Amino acid sequence: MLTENSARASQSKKRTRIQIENEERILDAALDVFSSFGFRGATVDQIAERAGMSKPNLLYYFRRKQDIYVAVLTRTLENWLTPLGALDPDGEPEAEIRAYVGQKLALSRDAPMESRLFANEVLQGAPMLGPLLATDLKEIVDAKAAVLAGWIAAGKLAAVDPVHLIFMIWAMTQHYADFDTQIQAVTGRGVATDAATFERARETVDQILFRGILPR
Amino acid sequence: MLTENSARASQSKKRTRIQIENEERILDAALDVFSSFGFRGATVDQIAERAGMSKPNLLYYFRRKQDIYVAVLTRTLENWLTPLGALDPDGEPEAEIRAYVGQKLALSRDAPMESRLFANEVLQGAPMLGPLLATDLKEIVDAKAAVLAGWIAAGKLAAVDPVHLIFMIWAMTQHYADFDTQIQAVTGRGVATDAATFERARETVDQILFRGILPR
DNA sequence: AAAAATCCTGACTGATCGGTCAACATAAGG
DNA sequence: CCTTATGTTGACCGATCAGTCAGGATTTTT
Repeated sequence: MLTENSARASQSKKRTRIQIENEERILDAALDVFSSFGFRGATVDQIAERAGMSKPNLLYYFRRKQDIYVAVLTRTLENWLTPLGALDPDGEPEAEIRAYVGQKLALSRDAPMESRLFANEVLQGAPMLGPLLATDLKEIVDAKAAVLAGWIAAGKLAAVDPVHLIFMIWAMTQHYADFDTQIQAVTGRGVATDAATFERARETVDQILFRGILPR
Repeated sequence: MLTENSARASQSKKRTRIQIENEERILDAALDVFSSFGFRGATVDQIAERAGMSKPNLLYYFRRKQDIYVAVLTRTLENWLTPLGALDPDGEPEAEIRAYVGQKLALSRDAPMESRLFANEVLQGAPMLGPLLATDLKEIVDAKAAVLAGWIAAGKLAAVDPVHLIFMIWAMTQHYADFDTQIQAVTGRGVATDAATFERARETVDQILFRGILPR
């Protein structure tokens, strides 16, 4: 976990009611703006306007633009990795993976901005959370890849590289959030707005993935 | 003089040897910078420095930053859609799709910057080539989806939504270019630098995809 | 209610960016 | 050769940006 980057909180005083409210409003606005334009493309004025406050006031809570960015990144990271952490080594492989894929797809529908925030960051070389990827992310991926390897060894899954399988699940599910613009341009409907499109996406992912990895 | 200057790159006046050379150097540099930082994050100075020329000289060839951007986008778009266009309705489904996936994966290895350029553009709502997606891209996707639908109707492919199948192929293959940073952080090796990682990626995509879509 | 701590803002600054311009340099064509 | 068209640059400009600051407003604490 990264350190708290709020100006106030870092001064080790108790957080007031107004601080809690405003910091949350700022982070919500920052998620919106950063996920749309990336770090360098976003402006503090944009975030301040969306948060409904003046720029100096925003900078009273987060002294630097970068502080807002890493705060919203770390706030989201936890929710983002939770589904993978929930993958139970003692569960049934098909049910466990199906649940995981379902949760990731639901996240692409319900929290596309979070997905695009990370996509922007990683796409540009992960300048901020690069170190975190090599430690925290690698750790959980290695752990869950070992679980998958166990299932493969037990003959409950087809012999696929476990790490790449995780990559493939990420690719298939997050694609519907990150490339929503493209999908809307081609199909006229997005996964976030149209329930039928979401259902079609879910069916396709399920069909390809589970016919691909379940033993025959 | 003014209009001639503004569209020097796109207009078909006789192009000098120096023009051809410099415009290519500029576009190469622009691909590098834009794919790393996105449109708003990139600076003209960066592109000029990477192209080995002064900023005013670069702006002599492309009067606006946006002109460089759309030029490099459109130059790449053709190469990017070529593999899908090569999908032959009269060929054997498995061989055709296998060739297409192989070409897309090779592009992720050999031309990751192009992939990231488009990913950045689409991720931020495709402000420049949005209209082009709804026309050209939709057209070719619809055409090739019809081919896939024909193969499904002939019982040569499992019943998957053809458009979403195309999305899945894009997601699985481009993931290795767009999220290379993340993959390197987790595995220590990237698909562009390490041949073994590329081979593992290819095997995984092949295995999941073709067990998933080929009739049993 | 008074004091103290917290919250908020208009006005500003220095840096950076996209883009211009006048003048100079080089190449092309006769 | 000389003339013309093309190529190149340092210096500059207005706009925008992140971040500062002094001081006033509001809330909390005593």
